[in-house]
Amino acid sequence: MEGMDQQTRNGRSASAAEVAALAGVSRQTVSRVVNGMPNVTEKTRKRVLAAMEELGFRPNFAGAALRGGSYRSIGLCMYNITRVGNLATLEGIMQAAREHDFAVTVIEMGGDKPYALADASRRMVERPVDGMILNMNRMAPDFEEFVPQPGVRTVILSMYAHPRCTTIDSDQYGSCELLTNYLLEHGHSNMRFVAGPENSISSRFREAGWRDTLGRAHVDAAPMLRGDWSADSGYAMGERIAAEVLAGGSQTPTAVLAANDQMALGVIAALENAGLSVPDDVSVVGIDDALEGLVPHNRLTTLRFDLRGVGKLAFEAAIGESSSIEAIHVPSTLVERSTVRDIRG
Amino acid sequence: MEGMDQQTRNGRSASAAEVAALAGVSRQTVSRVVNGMPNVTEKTRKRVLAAMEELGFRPNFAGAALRGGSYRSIGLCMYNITRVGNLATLEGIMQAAREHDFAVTVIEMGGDKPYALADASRRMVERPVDGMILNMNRMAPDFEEFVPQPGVRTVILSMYAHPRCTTIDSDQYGSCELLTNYLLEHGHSNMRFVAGPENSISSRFREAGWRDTLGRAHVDAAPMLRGDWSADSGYAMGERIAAEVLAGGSQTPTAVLAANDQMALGVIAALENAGLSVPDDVSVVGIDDALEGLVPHNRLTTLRFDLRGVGKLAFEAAIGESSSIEAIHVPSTLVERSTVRDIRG
DNA sequence: TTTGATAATGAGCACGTTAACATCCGGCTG
DNA sequence: CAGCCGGATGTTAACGTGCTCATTATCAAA
Repeated sequence: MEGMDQQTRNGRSASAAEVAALAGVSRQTVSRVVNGMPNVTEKTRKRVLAAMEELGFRPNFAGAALRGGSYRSIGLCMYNITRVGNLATLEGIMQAAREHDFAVTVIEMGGDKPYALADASRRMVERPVDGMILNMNRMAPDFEEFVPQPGVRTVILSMYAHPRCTTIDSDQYGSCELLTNYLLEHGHSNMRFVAGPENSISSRFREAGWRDTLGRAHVDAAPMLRGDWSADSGYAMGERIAAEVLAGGSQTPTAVLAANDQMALGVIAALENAGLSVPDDVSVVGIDDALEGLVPHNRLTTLRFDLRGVGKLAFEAAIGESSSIEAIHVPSTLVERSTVRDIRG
Repeated sequence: MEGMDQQTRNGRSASAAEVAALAGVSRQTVSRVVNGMPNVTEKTRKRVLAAMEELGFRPNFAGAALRGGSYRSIGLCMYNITRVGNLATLEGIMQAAREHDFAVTVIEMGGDKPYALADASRRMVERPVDGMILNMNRMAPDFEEFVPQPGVRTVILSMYAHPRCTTIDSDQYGSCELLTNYLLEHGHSNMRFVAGPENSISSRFREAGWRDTLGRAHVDAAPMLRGDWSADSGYAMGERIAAEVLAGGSQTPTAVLAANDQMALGVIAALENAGLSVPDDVSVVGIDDALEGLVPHNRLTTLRFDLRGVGKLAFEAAIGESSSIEAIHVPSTLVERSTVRDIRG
C-alpha cells in the first residue's frame, strides 16, 4: 500500500520540488517544514506533511550538504576492528553518535603494517563526513608531521600528544601505575609483569607505567616476561612463574600483573595446574575487564577502561566547534574481585 | 609546508574551479583528470595534477553525489554491535567493502527492544549510501510487510526469507543439524542441548536444527536446558547434567551440545568440578569457535561460521545490479578438537 | 590549400537544498 | 483611508560536480 507511489522518476525518491508542487507551495516552504522552522502556518504545515507522506519524501542529503550544511556523519578509521579495545571504543563512539543522530562511516585500513595517518585522512575526507577519528594502535610512520585535512576536525586515538590534533586515549600508563601501587599496597613488593607484544603502543605504555611506579617506590623490577596478548602466551609465562615460586628463595614472586585479562587467565591456569593457589600462593591481576560472560565464575581482579567515555569524548571532539587542541587521558577504574590477597603484616 | 595553502576560502577545501583557474584550463578538464578519462594530453594532465597538489584539492563528495554518481558507500544497520557474531559479520562486510574501495556507514539502533525495519531503512536512506544491509537478530515487528526504500538495494541478515529483499545468514539450523549428526555418528544417542535465550532468533533455529535432526533419526530428545549465552548459565546447566550423569541409569547423557562456546565452556567447568572427565565421561561441543586466544589450551570441538563469507555476500548483494531476490544460507565448518570421544562399539 | 576526420577542450546545464532577500497580505495605528 | 508593521510565503542565487553538446586544434589525405 504505502510505497507504491514512490516509484516515480526512474528510481530516485521524490524531491522537495515535487512535494511543493503537490502541496501547492514553494520549495522553500517545504524546506521550512522539514527543518522545523517556526514561521509556517499550521494549515500549510499539515498540507506539506501530507504531501511528503504521499510521495514518501526523504530529504536528499547531498543537496543540503552541498549548500553548506552538515553531513551528520563522522568518519572513523580503524586499524584492526576486532581487537577487543577497539570494539568497545567503537561502541562508545556509536553510542555518542546515536545520541546526536549521527552516523559513523567506518574505513578499515588493511594489512599487517601500520598505516600513515595521511593516507587514512585522505581516504576519509573524500567521504561525506563532518569530522574524523583516526585510530592509531601501532605507531604511524608520519605521526609527528601529520597535517589534518583543512576544514575537517580530526581526532587521533593515541596516548601521544599531537601538535595539530586533539588526541584521546584511555590512560594506559596510569592504569599500570594504579595496579602496581595496588599490589604494592597489599604487600606484594615482588611481582612479575607479563607484557603484551613489543609492537603495540598500549603494551609499551602499560609496561612503562609498571616500571616507573616500581622505580618511584624504590623497588627493583624483576625481568619482564613477554606475551602476545593470548591466553596461551600467558600460560607459558605462568609456567615459568610457577617454577620460580616452587623453587622458593628470597626473590619468590607473590603477585603477577598481566597486561591483559586473557594472559592473566592463562597465568592463573598455569599456576593452578602446577598445584599453586590463586590468590593464596600468588595474586594475579589483569587489565581490560574483558571476560564478562566469557568464562564461568569470573573472579579476576582487573581494571576497567572507560572505553565508552573515550568514544564519547572522541566523538564530541570530532564534531565540536572548539578548535582547541588537547591531549586527553581518560582514567580507568579498579575492579576488585578475588584474585588478590593482602599479605601485609 | 604542504597544507599551508589549503586554508583558503574560510576552511572549505579548494574546488575544481580553483584548480582549473590555477592550471589555466576549464573545470571539465580537471574533472577528466580526476576521473581518469583517457582524452587528456599528458602535458595538460601534469599541469592539472600540479595545481591539485598545490591547492590540496579533494573532490567534493556532495557535488558528485548530487549529480547522480555512486556514493561508494553502503549502509549497515545493526541492532547490537558488540554481539560476537555481529562483529565478525561487520568485519566481513568491511573487508569486502575495502576490496571494492567502499566505505561502510554504520547506524546502531538503540535500546533493548527490537526495532522496525522500516525505521532503520528510513534513517539509513537519508544518508549517502548505494545500498543497505539491515541486521535483524531479534524478530522485527514489521518483517513480513516491510517494503524497502525505492532505488536502494536492501539486504536483510536473517534466516527467514523475505518477499522483497535478499536475505543472508549463516545456516543456524544446518549448524545444529551437522553437530547433532556428528554426535550421533560417534555413538551419542543420549545428548543434552543447552539452548540460548528464547528471544534470540539464532537460538530458535539452533534448537530446531537439533530437535528435528533427532526426530529424523528417531531418537527421543531429552528436555532442553535453557541458558542465556553466558558461561555462568552454561555452568549452571552443567551442574544439572553432572548430577544426571552421577545418578546413572539408562537415560544418562553421554554428550552435551551447547548453543554457543561460552556456555560449552561453562558446562565443561561444571562437569570437571563435579569430578567428571571431558571427553572420557561426557563429550561436549559448542558453536561459534569464539574462544581463539581467549582461553588457554582451547580444545573445544565446535563449529565455525563463515561470517566473513556472510559479510562478503551481503555486501555484494547490496551493491549488485541483479535485482533477483534470494534467501542465502551460508554453511559452516566443523572444527574438531578434543572434547568429543567416539563411544561406538 | 582545402577538406574531412579525430582528438582535445570548453561552455552550459542539471542535480536538491537553503540562506538571503523580496513580496504579499491582514490588521492596526494615526 | 494612507501608511506601516510583522508574519507568512515566494524568488533567486549559490554550493561543486559530471554529463551532453559545441567548439577548437591537430593532422592526414585529397
